[in-house]
Amino acid sequence: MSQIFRKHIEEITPITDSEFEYVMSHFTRKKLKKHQFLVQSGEYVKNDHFVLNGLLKAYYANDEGKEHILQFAMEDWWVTDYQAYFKKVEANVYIDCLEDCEVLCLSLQNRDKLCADLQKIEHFFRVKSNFGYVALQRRILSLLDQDAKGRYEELVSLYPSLLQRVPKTVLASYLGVSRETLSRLS
Amino acid sequence: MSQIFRKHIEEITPITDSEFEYVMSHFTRKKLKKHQFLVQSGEYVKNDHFVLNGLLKAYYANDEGKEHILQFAMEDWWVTDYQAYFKKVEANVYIDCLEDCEVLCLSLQNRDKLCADLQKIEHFFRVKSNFGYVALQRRILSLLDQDAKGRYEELVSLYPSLLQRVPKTVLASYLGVSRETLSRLS
DNA sequence: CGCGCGATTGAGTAATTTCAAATCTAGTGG
DNA sequence: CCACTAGATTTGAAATTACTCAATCGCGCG
Repeated sequence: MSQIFRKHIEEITPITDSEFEYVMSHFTRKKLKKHQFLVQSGEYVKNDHFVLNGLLKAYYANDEGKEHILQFAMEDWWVTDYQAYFKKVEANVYIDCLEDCEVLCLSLQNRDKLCADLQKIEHFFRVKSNFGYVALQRRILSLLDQDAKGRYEELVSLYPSLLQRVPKTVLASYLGVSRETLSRLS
Repeated sequence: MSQIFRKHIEEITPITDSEFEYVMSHFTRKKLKKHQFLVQSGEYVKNDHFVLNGLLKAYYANDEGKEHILQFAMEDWWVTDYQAYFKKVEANVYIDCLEDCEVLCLSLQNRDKLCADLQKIEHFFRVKSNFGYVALQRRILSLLDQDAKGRYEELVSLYPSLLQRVPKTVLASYLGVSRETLSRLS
């Protein structure tokens, strides 16, 4: 099972058996059922999470109770409230399991320790973060440049499996349109 | 002048004189006049850029000739087309000087070399990238949750100097609204 | 003075939202 | 197997918001 994780690291940097074992010793494993929360707004956020299987949504709920999805997370993805995690402030998002999930948890302390001990791991996280930054820029461009239909098509072409796994209502709140508008597209 | 840059690094990690000198030897300095381009769509992007002074905009121009600003960059900020830079593909944005500028240029090769040689620097870039990721998430949330007025107020409260330095037309294309709509706010 | 750029204003149009109701679907318990 | 229910999706119609296109205004500078 954690071979998934090893493969994930080795897409960026090779790693020996003993190094991998050392890395793994800094993670804890956690199982969650559908509808359980990994993070709740107002809490402090101890861990970053690598998704072994399942699907989650990270969303912000505004004063009127409207939800805006910041990111999905499925197999191979990382998810937490990064603002809260890195800056040690209270979370302002919820992270909710859309399916039963299994994740690997990494505290900030252990992350920093791993990065200090193994430059490979610091390199890994640097490269990951760079790619994440690029992905967010693409999403911003999509929000600025495309209409609802264009954004929807971009999303399903990037992540076709989402269409099978989540209700359209949820996609709408990722795309920034009402569910009625999304329903009327095409 | 490069003291600005040293201070910038030391906000993340302390660094010795000789280390700093070594780091600096991997950068080149470049001056640009207002209206000059640092990056143009279609080119390959050799360098990331640290802004010593001046102000730039990085924008995407779509088929209808509409501009969407991906980011501004002023003193202390980094800017390039990160997708093009990291993935070695052609740029799809323009980066344009809104004022006379002076920047420090870092090629990907030199960046990787510095990171490999000095773990401090790899750490620096990891932390920077993490913070950048958080900032982009905040902007996405702003685009999803706030209306034009809310986004405008958030922008001017975060970067009040922008208001003095760039025409409102340009702010509008950062915020994702027409200049007429922005003009009608308040 | 007059040019050019940016900001503003007006009017009509297009897109999206909201609210409401109807329909569809999958899962549950009898 | 069927009826029922909750959630999801669709549809309609009115209201809102933002956009486009066009004209005007204001100001700094050669």
